[in-house]
Formats: sequence, structure tokens, C-alpha cells
Amino acid sequence: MKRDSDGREQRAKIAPTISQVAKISGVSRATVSRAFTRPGMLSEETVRRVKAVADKLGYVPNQVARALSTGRHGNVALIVSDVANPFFPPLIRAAQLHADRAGLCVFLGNSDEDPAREELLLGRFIGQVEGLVLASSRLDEAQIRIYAARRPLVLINRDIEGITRVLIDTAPGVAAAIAHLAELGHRHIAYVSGPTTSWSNQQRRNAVRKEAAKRGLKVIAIPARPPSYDTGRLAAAPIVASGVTAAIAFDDLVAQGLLAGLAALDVDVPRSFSVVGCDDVLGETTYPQLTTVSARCADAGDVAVGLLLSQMSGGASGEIRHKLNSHLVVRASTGPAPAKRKSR
Amino acid sequence: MKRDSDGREQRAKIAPTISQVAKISGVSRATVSRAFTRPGMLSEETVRRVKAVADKLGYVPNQVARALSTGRHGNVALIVSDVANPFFPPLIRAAQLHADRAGLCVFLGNSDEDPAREELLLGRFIGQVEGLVLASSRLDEAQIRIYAARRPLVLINRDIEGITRVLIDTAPGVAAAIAHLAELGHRHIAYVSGPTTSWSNQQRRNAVRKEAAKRGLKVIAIPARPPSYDTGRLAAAPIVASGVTAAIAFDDLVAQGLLAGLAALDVDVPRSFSVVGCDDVLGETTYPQLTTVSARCADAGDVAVGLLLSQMSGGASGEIRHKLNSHLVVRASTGPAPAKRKSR
DNA sequence: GGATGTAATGCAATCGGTTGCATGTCAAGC
DNA sequence: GCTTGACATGCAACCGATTGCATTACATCC
Repeated sequence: MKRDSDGREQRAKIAPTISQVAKISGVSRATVSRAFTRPGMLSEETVRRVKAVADKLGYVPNQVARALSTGRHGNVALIVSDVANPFFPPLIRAAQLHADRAGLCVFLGNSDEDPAREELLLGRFIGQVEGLVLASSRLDEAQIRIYAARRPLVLINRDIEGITRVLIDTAPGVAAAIAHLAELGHRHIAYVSGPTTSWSNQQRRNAVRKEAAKRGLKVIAIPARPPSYDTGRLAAAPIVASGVTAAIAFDDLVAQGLLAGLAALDVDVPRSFSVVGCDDVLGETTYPQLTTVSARCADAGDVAVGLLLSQMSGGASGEIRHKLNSHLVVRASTGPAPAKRKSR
Repeated sequence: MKRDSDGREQRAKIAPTISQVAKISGVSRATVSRAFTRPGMLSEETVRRVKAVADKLGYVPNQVARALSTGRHGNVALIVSDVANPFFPPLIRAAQLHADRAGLCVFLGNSDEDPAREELLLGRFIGQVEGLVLASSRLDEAQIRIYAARRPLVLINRDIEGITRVLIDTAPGVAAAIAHLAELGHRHIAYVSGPTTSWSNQQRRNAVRKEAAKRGLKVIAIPARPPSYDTGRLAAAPIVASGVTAAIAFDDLVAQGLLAGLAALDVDVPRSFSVVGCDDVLGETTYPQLTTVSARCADAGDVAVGLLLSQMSGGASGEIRHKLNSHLVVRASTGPAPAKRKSR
């Protein structure tokens, strides 16, 4: 009745249903269902026959109906703070690949760094997914806990106790970067910082401070907020003015901007100034090629989905705090400290 | 029964259903349903009471159940050939934003340039979406038509008659680029080409040929396949060897690689060689900053979703072929042709 | 006062699957 | 030959909504 009156599938030849397949193959709907979900329960002959009919009709089980009945919809959601930030695409790609292999569909949400928007998305997704991955979530802890109670949930780069999370631990790489600069003779360096509320930024800043202190380097902080190519470029002037000989940036994007800003000021990199990035997402494509802390951000997506899966299948009840390692990749943007600080 | 035995919502407090709300507010399920979908049909008093109860219980209508009944799930799918290609993220972002505003959830698929994978994704999505957007689809025409018959479908950068499509028309921009090079005195140029099957590539190559012929320039084609930073870089050697003084690349990524390759060969850009990109996705972040054909790829995502929406709501029965304009953006990678072709 | 209309609500079928349990069949075991 | 059990299949309830139609309760109009 309503079926006839509404416009559903208007322009489509109606998708074949389980009933049609059942009728044609002369078995019950239950049998057709089982032919797809538990073929072992049926005789080989029956399975073959049913599948043949299904094939001919082009029948595919309706996911929505299945989900209603089983509560398993085969969907997961991935919410990122900014699709267009080069940090995310590789992560998204890896996450998707992993989900694909598990037969899951991925909803992608873009919060645009806005908690309200993030929550809106979450509300829309939660009813039709089996699990959630939140990358660089801007939500406050309480909110996150609420969602985590409703569905398996994995965080990326957010450290909340009791919730499974994947953390890209850039500290070792950053420390290596400082060591590298120290060995090259740099004594004064700048940290070009990112969002104060960002876990990653806090972590990086601390690593810089700690390692610098250990090696007796002086470090100043110059903000680039929000972290972007432009704010990085603008940071060049104050950095040069401060008299440091090297800078380590919050991320590659900022580093790239910084590179451009330095070029504009006629500062030669790496001859008279060294730059280190973070994340290794731009890596070889900058000029000069960027020395950076490689953070395997793609792995983060992959691992997060992996953890989500195991959580979804009931395993892994305990909390997991997965750390991903980092290391320094030396390319062409770092070099020995200039003999005298000023080229005079 | 099965409800009790399977693990559905294990860790969650079970989401309240329409029945619970109905019972508590002392009305039928139908009434609760209507309180949400057609409140005008009910007395104000009833609506208020039901909503109050729903609120208290934290009831939200189950999308999946609703979809089964109405055939409207509020989801659309967007399939791209490579999330990590910088061309796509802005497009994805714009598409998502538009869908968001319309209250739709977006499935993202990554075909990885593989038709088989693309089809697999399509199969998974089709049952749970109301519409599809295929960006740079690698599927053959027949396949696409099949899906287009089942659901509203919009193509981006694929020109199939009878199917709504958004085409980024780079021809004017490419022509302008050739004109620009001609005015700078270049007489021999190279086109660094992309995938032969790509609509964009065909279109760009033709535009180059046509405009070059008009202005009496000689143009050779050098492939960069698949189009990437690396293949662009590798194209530098043959290009220099060929003796041309300028190159226009299939896309910005290739152009960026080319820039790097030229730098490695000690060819000074723009003094002794000029490079033009396409898409304007890297634009200011290359060194030197790239002269490129700006293609407003973000708009493509936005427009595509817009067209999809109107198609979904039954409008727009006729075929639509939406062209997006392009123009040349001159930055720092192009300059006058060197006085003599060889620097001697 | 009875016919008529309208507004508010309930009944029950339906969407397309899944699954616990019942049923039927057939072969092996005693 | 009858019990027993394994195997294959069917029956029918159920998931959580939506919606066509029936029903009820009033108010209105002659």
C-alpha cells in the first residue's frame, strides 16, 4: 500500500528481494537467507541452486533490512577535523583500506575544527554505525565518554583514560631532531607552535623543551595559529629577527610556509638557516626537501580501525593505549649552523 | 528472543525504542511516530507530551528502521579515485559540507584507481544510499549506466551522455596558459600527460594542441603515468633533452615533481625554463610558486551534491551537463623564454 | 435530534531480512 | 522394527519504524 504510493525506487527497476528469490528457487525465505549467511547449514545442492537464482536476478541482500534485524550494519564512521589538511588524507586512506578488507563501509565526517559540528555529525552517524573513530577530536572529554559508552570508539591523537586510543608519539623523533640540530652546531632554536589545546602540540613542545634543556640549547616559542602554510610563512620574520639559526615547526605545513617565508626574506636554507618539520606528509615535495619527524600517520588510521574491529567483535575489553613510534628523516632543509650567527 | 541472545548493544544501554516512548506517554506507536514526522497531524498537547517523554528517555528515531520502511536513509556516497591526491580533499570537503547542510550522511569510497575495487564499493553502498557521486570514475560506461539506473547519480569529470555530470572545463585556462607562454616568447613546449583514459587528460591535451597550433607553437608530449610527484620528477630529464623551453603539466602534482626534477638538473625556473601546472591545488606552496590553471575543484564537489539533491527530490529529470570554468593564475614559475635555447 | 464533517488517534500491515524452534527425513544402532 | 540422532528445511516472530484506513469523539448545521 504505502509501498505503491510512495516514490521509492521510482526510477529503478525494483531491487529483487529475498521473497522473490525464495519463490523462484522453490524454498522458504529462511533458506535463502541461510544460503548467504550460513551456507554450511544447508545442503550443497540447495545453496548452489539458490545462489544461481540470486545471481540471475541480481539479488543482493538488503543491508538496511539486515541491519534492522541483526543490529549489525557493517558501517563505521571516521570523523576528522579537516579533510583538507594533508595530515589526514593518508590516514583516511589507510583507515578505509582496512575497513574495506573487513567488508565495512566508512562514513566520513569533517568537523572543520568545530565541536558543535562534530557533535551534530556524531548524532547522525551513531544510529547507523557499529563503531567510531575520532581523529584529533575537538569534543570535550565528557562528550566523548558518552559516545564511547554507546559504541566502540577509538581516538586518534587524543589521550583520554579508559578509552582506546592511538597516539602518534612524536617525542622520540622530535628529540632526535633536536639532537641532530645540536650536532650540526645550532645553539639557539625556535619552536613554531600549533594549537594550544592540541595533544600533539603539547607533546611536541614538551619534547623540544626537554631535549633542548638536556643539550643546553636555548629555545624560544613562536606561534603559528591556526597551523597552516600562511601562518608558517608569517612566522619567518619574527624568527629571523630573534636570531636563532634553526626552527622546528609544529607540522609540515607550517614548515613549508616557513620555508617560503625564509625564501622571501632571502634567507638561504639550509646554508644559513635550518628547518625541521613534523608528520612527514609533505616530505620530498618541498623545496628544499624537508627534514622532518616522520610520524607514520597512515599507520594511525590503519591501527585505529584494527583496534575498532577487535573492540567490535567483543574482544579487547581492557583499555588500549597504542603508541606509534616516530623517527627523524634527514633531508635537505637542515645543515651546519652558520659560522657566525649573522652573515654580516 | 534472538534479541536477547545476540550481543547487540552489549556495552550500551539499549537505545529506547518507539514502543517504550509510546507506552510511557500512553499513546500508540503510530502517534509517537507522527509526533516526529508529522506533528501537524496531532494535537499540540499530544505532541508536547510525547516529545517530553522522548527527551527524558533520550529517544531518537532509529534511522535504520525508518529507512527500511520509507526507503529513505539520508545517506549519499562519494567515490573518488584517490583520497590522497591533493585534488580531492577540497572537493570532498565541499561535497560534505553541502550534504551536511541537507542533513545527509556521506559514505566515502576510495577506488585507488581500480575499477574492480570501485565496483565492490558501489555494491556495498548502493543498498544504503539515496544517491551517488562518482569523481573521476574508472568504471566503464556500461557499468556506470547500470548504477545510474538504480539511483540518482552524478559524475565529476566524466562525460557520459544522459547522465548528470559536472565537468571542470580546463580548456579555457589551458588555452590562456599557452597564450601566456607564447607571449613570453616560447616556441617549443612540452605537455606532460596524464592517464590516457582520463577525461581531464584528453581535454587538456586537446586544448594544448589546438591553441598551440593556432599560435604556431610546436608541442611534444611526454608521459607521466600514473600522474604523481615522482613521475613528474622523472619527466624532467627527457623534457630538458628535448630542447623545449616550457612545459605544461597534466596536474599540479606532476608540475611540482617536474620542478623538483629540474632543480636537480640545475635548470633554473623560471629563468631558463617555464612550468605551468593544472588544478591550482598546490598553487602557492611550491617553490617557485606555480603558475597554474585554476580549476575550482572544490566547487565541483559542491555543485555535484547540489545536482544530486535536486535529482533525488525528483526534480531535474532532464540530463544536465554542468561546466565549471577555469582561468590561468600566473605566479612565479613562468618567465620569458631564454634568449638562446641552449645556455651554451 | 439526526446527519455530516472534521480532527485526533489507534490498528495492523508492511519494509526485507534473521533466527529460535518445530518438523520431517533418512540412516545407523540395538 | 523401532528408537535415536543428525541433517536439512520451514514456520513464524521479531527488529523499529511508517502509513493507509478505520474508529472515535465532538462540533456544526438543518
